[in-house]
Amino acid sequence: MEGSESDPGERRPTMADVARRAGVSRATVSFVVNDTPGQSIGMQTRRRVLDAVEALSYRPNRAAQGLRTHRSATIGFVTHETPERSFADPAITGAHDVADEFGSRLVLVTTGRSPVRLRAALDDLIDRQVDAIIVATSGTRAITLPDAVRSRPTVLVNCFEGEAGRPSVPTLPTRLTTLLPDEQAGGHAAARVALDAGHRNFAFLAGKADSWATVERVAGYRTALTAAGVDPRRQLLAHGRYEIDAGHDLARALIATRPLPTVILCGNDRMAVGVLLALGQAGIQVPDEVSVIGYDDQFALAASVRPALTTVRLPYVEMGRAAATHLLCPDRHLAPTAPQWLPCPVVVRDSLGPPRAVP
Amino acid sequence: MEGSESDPGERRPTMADVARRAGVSRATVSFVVNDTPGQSIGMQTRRRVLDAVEALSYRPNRAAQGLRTHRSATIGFVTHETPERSFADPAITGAHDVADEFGSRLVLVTTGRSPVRLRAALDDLIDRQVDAIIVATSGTRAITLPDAVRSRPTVLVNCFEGEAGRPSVPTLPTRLTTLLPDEQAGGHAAARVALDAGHRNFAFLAGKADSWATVERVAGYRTALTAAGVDPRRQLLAHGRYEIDAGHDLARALIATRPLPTVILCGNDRMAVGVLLALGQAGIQVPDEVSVIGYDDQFALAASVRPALTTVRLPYVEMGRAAATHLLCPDRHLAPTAPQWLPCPVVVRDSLGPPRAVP
DNA sequence: CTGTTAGCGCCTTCAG
DNA sequence: CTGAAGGCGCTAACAG
Repeated sequence: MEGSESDPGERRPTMADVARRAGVSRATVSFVVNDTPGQSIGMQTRRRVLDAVEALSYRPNRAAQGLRTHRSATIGFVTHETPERSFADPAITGAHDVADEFGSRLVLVTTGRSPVRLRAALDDLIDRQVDAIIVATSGTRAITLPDAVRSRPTVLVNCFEGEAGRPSVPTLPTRLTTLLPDEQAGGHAAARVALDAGHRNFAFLAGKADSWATVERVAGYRTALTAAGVDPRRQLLAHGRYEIDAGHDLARALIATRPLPTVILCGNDRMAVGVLLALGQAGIQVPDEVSVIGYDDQFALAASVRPALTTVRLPYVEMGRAAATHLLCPDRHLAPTAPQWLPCPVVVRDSLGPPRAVP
Repeated sequence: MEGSESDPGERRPTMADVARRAGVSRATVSFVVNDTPGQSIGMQTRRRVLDAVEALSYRPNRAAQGLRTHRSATIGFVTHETPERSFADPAITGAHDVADEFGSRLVLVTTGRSPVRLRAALDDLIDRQVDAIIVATSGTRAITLPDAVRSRPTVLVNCFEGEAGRPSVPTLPTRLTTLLPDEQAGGHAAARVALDAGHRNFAFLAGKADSWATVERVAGYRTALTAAGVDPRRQLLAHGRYEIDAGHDLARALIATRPLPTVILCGNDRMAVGVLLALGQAGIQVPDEVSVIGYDDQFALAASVRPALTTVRLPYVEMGRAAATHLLCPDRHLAPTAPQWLPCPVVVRDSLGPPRAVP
């Protein structure tokens, strides 16, 4: 053993240092530092330990803790997405904030949608002893998970297992939870708010026809129209990429073949911005001549655009929070097998008005 | 019961297991698994070890490695930003990709711009033995770092130490590197490309007057104008938030007080979108009647808007990459003391045309 | 109620 | 070229 305090401040103080200074054993230090339940420590001993901790500014070494406890106060957050859209920002924010409250940290990985990289990422995260795993996608999508994931509690955010179509519901209890936005209800709500405003004349400039979200939203939209006595088959439905330019193109095509509908539903807010741009460039006033409804409630976009977009909110932050809460709250460890559907509430802003008086 | 079979059979194989199966010592396993330099292992022994690794699907435990080596193959990425803008997405993407190549992972934290939380975050990251730290902000800004950060190699992305104004240049060598976009050159370039197109009649709808980026960009813009014989004081300069609605408001005010300039420079792309919207709604064609120039080259916005924005690219992805490269590349560890300025190249698209013929 | 004693899984001198 | 031994810093079982 080397002469105790001869090191010139370089070495980080260890639990042994604290124990020595407080005149107790290392175990005792551990007990008071961690408030170990079932161990009552005398007031004076506790004081001495705490003072020593303070004096040395001792902080426990997480790697050593991890080695011992097999846990790491860490959640692996995997974004299974293309490089361009690499991270699911709002979901990360939600998960981060909850994790932070629990003293856990997020370790981030992106996979570029490659199954090989997904597998590698999960293996690596498990090597790092993450306590739990969140797998998220930007667009709702079916994914296939490597088996590695079964070794940790896992939440799927915005994606689901199962080849296509609807998520598969495992029959056996599992440590896998699925969190999905209720897009069908969202599509329904968007149509509903337009119907309520008096619209009977729709165009739906939807996203890519093969995207799960699109299919769901259109289904909900159709149901709402039908229920209101409006035949969805007589309304205009077109598809495009979920981007501004696609919305712009679609809107221009729509404008070219007047008469216009009284309301345009858009696949998402970016498409709606394209629509707004095209409408403006064609001299058509929103919402006086035609109303526009978006989808997503995208940050720094939907509320900020002029006129501000009436839209349907995708609860990404909430999904991130829910995922982390589920993983970190001890009383929630009874994993439900069926997917949990999160609501997509309508947000009413200026781009929706009553239909213009028919001439 | 620690160690007993509460875990149903699925104990992870350890190095000892591999050693036993291969009939060698643990050290030998370590040597071949890590290709330890200066240790030559016989071909047949190596084969036996590798086979055992394969057979048991052995993977080293990172926590144990970390305890032993005091490293963690991990970079702490701190976004010192408000909750809404919690993550610096493109910079994270850049840093992630480089880290991934080096087998390192990013641990993410946001601080909500609170110095207290920044301090806590850094302390925690150090407890977790991160090998290095990246501190990033969304808007370029001066920050004050807690001393804790001196214990690791650190890169500041988009922020700098020093009370205000220009970043302070430490006189002593330091482990702190600063990466900043050359906003002044960016502002210059934006003005320059407009001047080259023939414009002499400007409006600059800039961001908040107290933001560092704004000050820099305006300075560069002024220099370019002056150099071209255009008096910047006779051009219109207005300030607003870096959001779509602010651009919209500013543009409406501009339109109300004709005559219009021939080109409108915007504080960023979001403001430019607001300008585009306002112009469209006023029946003014871009770029035929007036040209618009953005800033940022924001993903899914600048290139996608119609007309597509001529803009100045903020090299956030590159800055993230540069930060991680600097931290991970052994041959780059000679930290420069002065900030490194990254170029902001002009991206020419449709929203810039020649000035309209003066009547 | 406190202290002693083993390891957690790995890396790294140091002998052989 | 290979194996034995010690310890990184901490926690959990078991005495005292």
